[in-house]
Amino acid sequence: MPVVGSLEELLRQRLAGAFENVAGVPVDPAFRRSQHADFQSDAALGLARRLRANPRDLATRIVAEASLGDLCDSVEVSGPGFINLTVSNTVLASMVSEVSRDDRLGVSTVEPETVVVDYSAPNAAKEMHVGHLRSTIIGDAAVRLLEWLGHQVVRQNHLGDWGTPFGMLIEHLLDVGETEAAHELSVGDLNGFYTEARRKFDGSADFQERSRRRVVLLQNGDEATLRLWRLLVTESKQYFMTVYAQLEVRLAEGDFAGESAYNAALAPVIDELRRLGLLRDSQGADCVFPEGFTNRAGEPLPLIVRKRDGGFGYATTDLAAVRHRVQDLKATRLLYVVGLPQRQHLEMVFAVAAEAGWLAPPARAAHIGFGSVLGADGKVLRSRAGGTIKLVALLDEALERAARLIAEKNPDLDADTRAEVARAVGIGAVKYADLSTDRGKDYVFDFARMLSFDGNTAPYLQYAHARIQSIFRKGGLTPNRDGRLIQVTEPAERALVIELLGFPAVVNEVAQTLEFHRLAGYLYGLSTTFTAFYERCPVLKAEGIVRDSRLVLCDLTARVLAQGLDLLGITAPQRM
RNA sequence: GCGCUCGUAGCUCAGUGGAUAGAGCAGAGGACUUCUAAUCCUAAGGUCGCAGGUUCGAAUCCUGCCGGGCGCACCA
Repeated sequence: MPVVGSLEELLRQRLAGAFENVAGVPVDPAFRRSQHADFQSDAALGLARRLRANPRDLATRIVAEASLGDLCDSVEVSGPGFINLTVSNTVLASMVSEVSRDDRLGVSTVEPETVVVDYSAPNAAKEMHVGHLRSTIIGDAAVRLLEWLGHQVVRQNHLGDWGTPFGMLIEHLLDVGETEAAHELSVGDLNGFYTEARRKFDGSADFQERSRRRVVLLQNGDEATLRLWRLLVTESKQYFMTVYAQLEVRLAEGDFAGESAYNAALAPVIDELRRLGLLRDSQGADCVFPEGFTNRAGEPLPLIVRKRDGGFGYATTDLAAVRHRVQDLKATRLLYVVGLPQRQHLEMVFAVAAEAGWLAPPARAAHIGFGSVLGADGKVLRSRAGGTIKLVALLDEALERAARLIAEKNPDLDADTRAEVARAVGIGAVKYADLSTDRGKDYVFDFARMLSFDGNTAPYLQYAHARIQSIFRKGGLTPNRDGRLIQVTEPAERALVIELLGFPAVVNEVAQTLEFHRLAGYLYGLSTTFTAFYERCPVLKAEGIVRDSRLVLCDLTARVLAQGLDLLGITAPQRM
């Protein structure tokens, strides 16, 4: 009996053995799903050139060498030298039976590694906007996936809680009064607070001067100033927690690791860089010039670690964070879920950290970058007034629209269920729209499309899941998960089984690449394949082993959908 | 100017050097006494920005060009 899980992996291994026997060296079988058969390998074509052999002859020899008879009904050489595999229904049935009794749906746990995920990173006393939305959603999915695979995941919410803007913000706080300021911040009017402070700063030389003096007091640890600063930060954190609760992400209070947390480490970072001989003075600033970066004049590009005025910049904080994460948190994989515009900056930080020896194998860092959220006009999403859009306003509208849809489509649901479903659908739609396209590209934000029940959307996947639950409700049945042998005969059944067996491969791939649209695409494919099965293969009306088999397939599909959606941070309701 | 990145159907997007480039939406035509029609089926829709090159084979790799976005010294 084959190992639980990857049918694809099993076939790949068998073929790889045959390739190696024929070629004399290891060959990647270039194995994949195909429209011409269940699976296809086209590696014989490439190999033929290297061996100066006829590709069809070579493929025929490989097929003869591979022992696939116990797995496949047919193994054919086709076209110029493709090897097409059709898996036997018996094997499909026994493999899917095995998976159906596995809590992990065929996905193995991994050798655990400590992974730091840096994501969300709002700024204290400043509203969260769509940029934070992407970072938060993608980061949360990364955390869920890596944790589910068995990794030790440390969440780091790099809150912007330090720097020159706080002089201005504290002075503004004093102007409006502590009580009033705390109220504004706790109800989430961060935009109002920040923009008013900004307006005064830009418009009044006197206010600017007060702000500058306040920054100095803050940096020198003046207790009265620190108290006011803490008030700003604490109230902001409270507000961010309400946003995270609405988003249903796993960020907790203890995950805030603000910039200020690294203050004490900044001077030592500089000292160490100096000791290592990496520091150079440039125009009065302390800089590191990592290998391979140039500015617009073609000169070496500096990472400024201490400004001319003696202050530290964000680069120093980022370096201190790398050091802390590797040395104190013992992480070997650092993930930065940060927008693509910061790519060069992060690459420079990683390069300097590597040159300083803070980031050495097996530890490594990766920028999990993402593009912008665009409006219907194809430009970066902005409010009518041209300002940034509040994240909560976006979520509120998604919830409202979802609630309206649910009320209209399924008026029979009681009020509590309806509210619950509206949450799952509304928030799920926003998250899924973000995670279902290539994160490296920009995407167009469109409520109507993301909330549609057709196409590659959260509601479509959730609906497929809810329909399955409905079958079990209607039949008064509980799923059977004893791994009993089932039967696979209909084309729609075998298509569904092949799809179900592909879950482990996509999960493992996404754990490496953090390209969640591949998981989303898989789940969408599973849903459409299931729906085809649902249309053609009656379940409750079937009898005997056919009915039992279909029930197992339904249950397994529902579990893979729910698990896959959960990895994306999305809830699959029992009914819709 | 240099660097990064994107350009695929009217629209929104997939596409790992392999056979005839795929979905969804919109538009056209069809299917509900049925396990949820919130669905499904059918047909239509493409010079894969342009031009070269590498290859048995290129949307995919390389070069150039055109067009969009972003970055390039003390904000984060």
